[in-house]
Amino acid sequence: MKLTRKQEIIVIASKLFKEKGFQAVSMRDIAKAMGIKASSLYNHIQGKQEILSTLILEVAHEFTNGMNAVVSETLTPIQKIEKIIELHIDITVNYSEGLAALNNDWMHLEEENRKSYIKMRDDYEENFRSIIKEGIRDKSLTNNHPEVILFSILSTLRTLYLWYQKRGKLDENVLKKDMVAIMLQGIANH
Amino acid sequence: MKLTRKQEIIVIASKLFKEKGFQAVSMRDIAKAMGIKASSLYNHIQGKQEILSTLILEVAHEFTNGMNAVVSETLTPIQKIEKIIELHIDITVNYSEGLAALNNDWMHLEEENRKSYIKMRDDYEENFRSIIKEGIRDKSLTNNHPEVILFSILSTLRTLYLWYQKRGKLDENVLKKDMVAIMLQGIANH
DNA sequence: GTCTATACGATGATAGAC
DNA sequence: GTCTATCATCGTATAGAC
Repeated sequence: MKLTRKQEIIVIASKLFKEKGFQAVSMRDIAKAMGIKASSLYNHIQGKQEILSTLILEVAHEFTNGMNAVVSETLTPIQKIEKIIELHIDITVNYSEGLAALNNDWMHLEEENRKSYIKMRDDYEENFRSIIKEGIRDKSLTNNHPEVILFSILSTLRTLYLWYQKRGKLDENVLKKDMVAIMLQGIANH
Repeated sequence: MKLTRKQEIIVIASKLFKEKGFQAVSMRDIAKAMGIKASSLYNHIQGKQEILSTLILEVAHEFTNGMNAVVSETLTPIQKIEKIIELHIDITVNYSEGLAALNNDWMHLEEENRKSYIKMRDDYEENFRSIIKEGIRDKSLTNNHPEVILFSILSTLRTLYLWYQKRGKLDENVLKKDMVAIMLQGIANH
C-alpha cells in the first residue's frame, strides 16, 4: 500500500485542514509538513483547490453510494436507518479528515465542484427524508416533525468525527450499538 | 435599541463569518458590506481579532451562565436536560451568528481568549456529563455509555443553528417539544 | 522531484489629511 | 468618522536550473 506523492500530499493536507480549516492552511504550511518547498507541490497537484475537491468529493461519493445501496434493499424503515447509522460510522472511521473538509469547507469549493457536492448532499437528505416519512406512515416511527427527526439524527452522525478520535478507545461495535439504541429508543428509561 | 458603530460592525461581520468562515472574510469585505473603507473600521475596533473574540466570548458566557443556573436548581436529571435543551434553542434563536463563530472559528482566537473559551467549554461539558451520570445512577436514564449520550445530545444542539434558519417557519415551541421528545424517547414507536 | 527566484495580487494594519 | 496613501507580509502560482 505505497502512497503516490500526490496521495501523500492529500493525506498531510487533510490533517492540517481538519485542525485549522482550509483557508487557514497555506501551501507553504503543507510543504513544510512534508519537508519540501511549496513550489515542489505543484509537480504533483494542480493547486490547492485540487486537494480540497479530491478530499470532499471522495467522501461525498461514499455517502451517495452507501445511501443508494440502502435504498435499493428491501428493508423496513427502521432497518434502513440502522444501516445509515452504520454507514456514517464506517465513513467516520475511514475518512475522518475528508469528512471534516466536507462538513466545514465545502463552501470553498469552486463553482462546478460545489454544485455537484450540493446536489449529492441534497439527494442524500431527500432519500433519508423519504425513509423517515415512510416510517411515520407505517407507524414504526414516532409522529414527530420529519424534519426535526432528520436533523437530529443527521447532526449527530455528521459531527461524530469530531468526537470519535478523542475517545478513540471506544470499540466501533459498542458505538454502533449505543448510537442505534439512543437514536431509536432515546435516553429516558421507560 | 440603536446600535453603536462598533456593534454594527460586529453584526455585519458575524453574518459574513457564518457564510464563509473567519479566515475567508477580509477587513475589506466587512468594510464593503458597511459601505465604508477598511481603514475606517479601525476607528471603532482594534482589529479583526477583536470582532471574533467579542462574538465568541459573548456566546460562551451565555452558555456558562445558563448551565450554572440549571446546575444550581433542584431538579431531576431529566428536568435538567430539558432545561439545557431549552437553553440551546434560546441561544440558537438569539445568537445564531455568534454560535457559528464559536463552533467553527474558535481555533482562530488568540492564545489568551482561546484558553478561556476552551476552559468554559470543558466546564460546560463536565457539568452536562455529571447530570447524565446522575440520571444513569438513579435509573431515569438508559444505561448507555455516558459519553455517547453526551455527544449525541450535544452534537444535535450545537448544530441546530445550521438548520434553524432554513426551516425557520417552524415555531420555537414546536421545536422544543419535538426535540425533547426525540432525545428522551427516541424516534421508534414502542 | 526538488530547488531558487520571482511575479503579483490580497491581506491586516497605520499615518495623516479633511 | 471617513478618506487616501502606504507598508510589510503573506498568499498561490510559474519558470527554469540542477
